[in-house]
This record gives sequence, structure tokens and C-alpha cells, in this order.
Amino acid sequence: MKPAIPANTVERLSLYRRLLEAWLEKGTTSLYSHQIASMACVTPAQVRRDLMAIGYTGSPSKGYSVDALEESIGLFLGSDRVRKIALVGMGNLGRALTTYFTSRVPRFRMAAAFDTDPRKTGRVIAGCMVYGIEEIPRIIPAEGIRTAVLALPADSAQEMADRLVNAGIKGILNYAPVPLRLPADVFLENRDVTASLEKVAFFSGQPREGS
Amino acid sequence: MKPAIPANTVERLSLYRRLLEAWLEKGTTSLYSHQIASMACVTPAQVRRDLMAIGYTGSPSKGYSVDALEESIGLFLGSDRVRKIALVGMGNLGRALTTYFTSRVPRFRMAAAFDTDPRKTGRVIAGCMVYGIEEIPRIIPAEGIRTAVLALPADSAQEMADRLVNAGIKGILNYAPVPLRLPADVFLENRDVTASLEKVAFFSGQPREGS
DNA sequence: GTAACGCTGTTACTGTTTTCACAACACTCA
DNA sequence: TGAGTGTTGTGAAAACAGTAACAGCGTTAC
Ligand SMILES: NC(=O)c1ccc[n+]([C@@H]2O[C@H](COP(=O)([O-])OP(=O)(O)OC[C@H]3O[C@@H](n4cnc5c(N)ncnc54)[C@H](O)[C@@H]3O)[C@@H](O)[C@H]2O)c1
Ligand SMILES: NC(=O)c1ccc[n+]([C@@H]2O[C@H](COP(=O)([O-])OP(=O)(O)OC[C@H]3O[C@@H](n4cnc5c(N)ncnc54)[C@H](O)[C@@H]3O)[C@@H](O)[C@H]2O)c1
Repeated sequence: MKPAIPANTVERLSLYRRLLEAWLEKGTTSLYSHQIASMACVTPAQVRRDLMAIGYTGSPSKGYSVDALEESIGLFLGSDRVRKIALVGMGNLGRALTTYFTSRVPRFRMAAAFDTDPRKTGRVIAGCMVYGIEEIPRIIPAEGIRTAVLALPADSAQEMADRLVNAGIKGILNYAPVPLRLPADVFLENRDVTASLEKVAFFSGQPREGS
Repeated sequence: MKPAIPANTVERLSLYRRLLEAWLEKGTTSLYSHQIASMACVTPAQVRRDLMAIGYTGSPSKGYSVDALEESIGLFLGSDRVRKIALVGMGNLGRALTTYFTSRVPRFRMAAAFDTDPRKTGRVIAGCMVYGIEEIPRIIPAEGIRTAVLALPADSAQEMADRLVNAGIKGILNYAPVPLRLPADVFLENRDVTASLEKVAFFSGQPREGS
């Protein structure tokens, strides 16, 4: 994976876009890079660089047109259309994520969930149909889903990831706390909550119990 | 924040430590860098470099002693003691996180949760006492908590972050999808799920709905 | 005994991401 | 008009992260 666009830039663009939406509703027509930067808590130069990456150009006198920029970012990210996502593991985390996206982020739609628990399969949970994992090779291509979220126990994560990739998945957001070995053309993002918290706790100073 | 140790290294050390625990239970006494690297899906050079950062030294003939290394990393990360964490926002995500840490990661203990919902305050949820937010200035110093997790609606995140910092919090793991403005001595990690998914979806190819 | 091997620790290097700095331009105001 | 201000776009530099390379040294083979 040698992305023409840095992954960090994509993440920030997503944030800019969300911030711009709020200004759009307020009726603001244009913003300067330092205003966007201030809201996003980054430097103005960073904002200009990121916008340069998607080829959007502002004017030195007026700054950036809010609605045109919002549309440009949307177009670039492909978030002008609803994106279908697959979820594997409809447990506590999976349900929370599904509820969240369904109610708050209509741009992403949990189009199918997969689970091994027979009490969950065949039902609609949090607005999302839960299938047995044997349905992966049928549903994923049929729905044309290319992106999946893994929220299942660590010991089955690798196997399910393999099955997803075989079914055509090209990007995985992994919440299971285990490194995954995947083909190079599949984009993988690990969100290891324990490691994140460990990092924050580490930099919080010396927070031992019983101190 | 100019960390002597790169944040990425800390995160990987957390992972190494978890992997080592599994080998420890199996009775393995020593491992080479390339074995650790293979499990963690990184290069052997990366492993050696990370271990160099914490000053741990292996032997060229035997590799790294599993138990001594596990202990060294634990000591370095401070995870030899239980760490107390505060949670703000005992909603779907907060409950999932609390359940997860309580049952799976005893090293981190959700020592106190705060919420505005009167149906939640004063009760124990997922094994964690939920207080009203007005209790923050009392509980945080009393318990000596330095690390907090934010899992509440975006519009109150900044205000709650400020209150936490005033109460002595030195590190925040933020799940609310807004950038936070904090003093430089407070470590902040944003986990914006939407931006993560946007990134993965972007690099998954062209996954529009209706394609 | 000693040559060959394989691993660590460390330094040098490569590539990527972020910041800096400034030319170029539009607009304001005297 | 023309100096002054403030912004963008972008080349250059810096900071950062990861990789490669290799000296040093036990260990093994013979
Ligand atoms: N809950 C959290 O806040 C949290 C945070 C970070 C990481 N995680 C990780 O996310 C994963 C899920 O966490 P959780 O709290 O939702 O756990 P959970 O036990 O509530 O849910 C796991 C779900 O996965 C299903 N499952 C089990 N094996 C499966 C398989 N082979 N294929 C498909 N589905 C399968 C189970 O039936 C269950 O519904 C775990 O790996 C956990 O470490 C959870
Ligand atoms: N659910 C998810 O999977 C998910 C994923 C990513 C991000 N998030 C973000 O995490 C946050 C919480 O998500 P959720 O799904 O748990 O929402 P939720 O509505 O289930 O829970 C929010 C909780 O915060 C409490 N709260 C509201 N205002 C508060 C305040 N000022 N102080 C303290 N507590 C307050 C509410 O009473 C509620 O218990 C949101 O910002 C959401 O954007 C959630």
C-alpha cells in the first residue's frame, strides 16, 4: 500500500468536512485556513497542505468557499454516496457501533452483520440484519461491500479476516486486540483500545494504584 | 509534550507485552527478535529498536528472556500496578468499554464514572460506580486518578475535558468526535471512529452505494 | 583450536509527514 | 495611484518513523 494521499490527510479531511457542515448550516460562506485550523486544532499550513492534496484551491482574499470545499472533500472521500459496511461480531462493541452509525452517521450504513451466536443470527439487531458467518461469501459480494469492521473475540479475528478477504473485502477496521496478517492490497487499521489506553496512561505520569 | 519515548513505541510495547504473556503461559523461556516481530507483524529491527528504547538487553545467543522482558516492559509501562481510570459518559460506548476492561483487562480499573443522566447516577453500572458530574472535583483527586476516557456527546466534550483537567487529570482518551483544546501538559489521544472508518473506506477502493 | 554461523545493539540511512518561509496576488485606504 | 495588509500555494527544511547494515560476540561444528 503506497497511498498517493497520506492516510493522516484523509482522516483530517473527514474532520474538516464535519466542521464545515456546521458552518454551512450557520450560513457562513467562506473561511480562512487559520479558522479551519483553529477549529480542527492543527496548524494553518497543515490545512492548506491537506487541501492542496485534493487539488482544492481557495482565493487569497476570500479564503475557502465553505460549500464548495465541503462538496469537494465529500467528492474526494466518496462520502457523497452512502457507503455500505459489514460488521463481524454483534457483541457489546458491535451493537454500540451499529447504533452509533445508524443514528448519527447516515453516510455509513451497516449493511450486514455476521455472528456465530445462534441467538443473534437471523434477527435484526440495532437496525442491522445479523447473518451466520457461513453467509459471508454470499452476502458480501451480493451487496458489493468492500469495507468491514471486526468486533469479535481475538482468537477468531484472523480466521474471520481471511474469510472476509476471500469474499472481496478490501479494507478492515479491526477492534480485536490482535495483529492481523493480510494481503498487501487490503487496507488494515487496528484500533487496539488497550494499547491506546496504555499509551494515554503512560503519558499521564505515574498513575499507579495505591500511590 | 515532547516524549522521550515515541508514542508509537509505547503502543507496540503494550502489544509485545501481551504477546509475551501468552508465551509465558506456554512455558517458553526465550524468544528471538524475529519471532516477536513475526507475532506482532513488524520487522525484527523494529522490535530490537523498541526494546533498546526501554534499555532492555537480550543475549545474542539466547535472544530475549520471556519472563524478564515481560517484567521489564511491565515495569516501564507502569502496568505492574493496577491503574485507575475515570470514565465520563456511561452510554452505549462507555458501558461496553467498562465491561471490556473489567472482564478482560484487570490491569486497568474503571474506578469512577460520571454522567448527567439521573437514571444512571448513584448506581453501579457494569461494575463501576456512576457519579454526577458535580462530583468530579471531589472524586478524581480523592482517588488519585490521572487518566480519563471521554465517551459522551460531542457538544459537552470540551466542557467536561476542562473540568477533568481542573480536577487533575493528565491524560485523556477521547471518543467524542470533536477536537479538544487542552493545556500542553495534558496528553490527548483522539479516537474518532467516523474518521477511522472514513479512512478505511477510502482506501478500500470505490465502495459507493448503488454501484 | 578455529572457522563459520546467527543473533543482538547500534548507527547510518531512507522515506514520509509536518512545519517554515516567502513569492504572488487581491483588496483597502489614503 | 501606490504603499500596506493579509491570505494562498508551494518549495525547502526540519522532524519523525522505520529500515537496513554491520560490528561484536557467544555458540557450534568440525
Ligand atoms: N467492548 C469494548 O468496548 C471493546 C473495546 C475494545 C476492544 N474490544 C474487542 O472487541 C471484541 C468484541 O468485544 P465485545 O465487548 O463486543 O465482546 P462480546 O463478547 O460482547 O461480543 C463478541 C461477539 O462476537 C461474536 N463472535 C464470537 N466468535 C465469532 C466468530 N468466530 N465470528 C463472528 N462472531 C463471533 C459473539 O457471538 C459476540 O456476539 C473483542 O475482541 C474485544 O477485545 C471490545
Ligand atoms: N457508540 C459508539 O460506538 C460510538 C463510537 C464512536 C464514537 N462515539 C461517541 O461517543 C460518545 C458517546 O457515544 P454513545 O453511543 O455511548 O452515546 P450514548 O448516548 O449512548 O451515551 C452518552 C452518555 O453520555 C451521558 N452524558 C450526556 N451529557 C453528559 C455530560 N455533560 N457529562 C457527562 N455525561 C453526559 C449521557 O447521559 C449518556 O449516558 C458520542 O460522542 C459518540 O459520538 C460512540
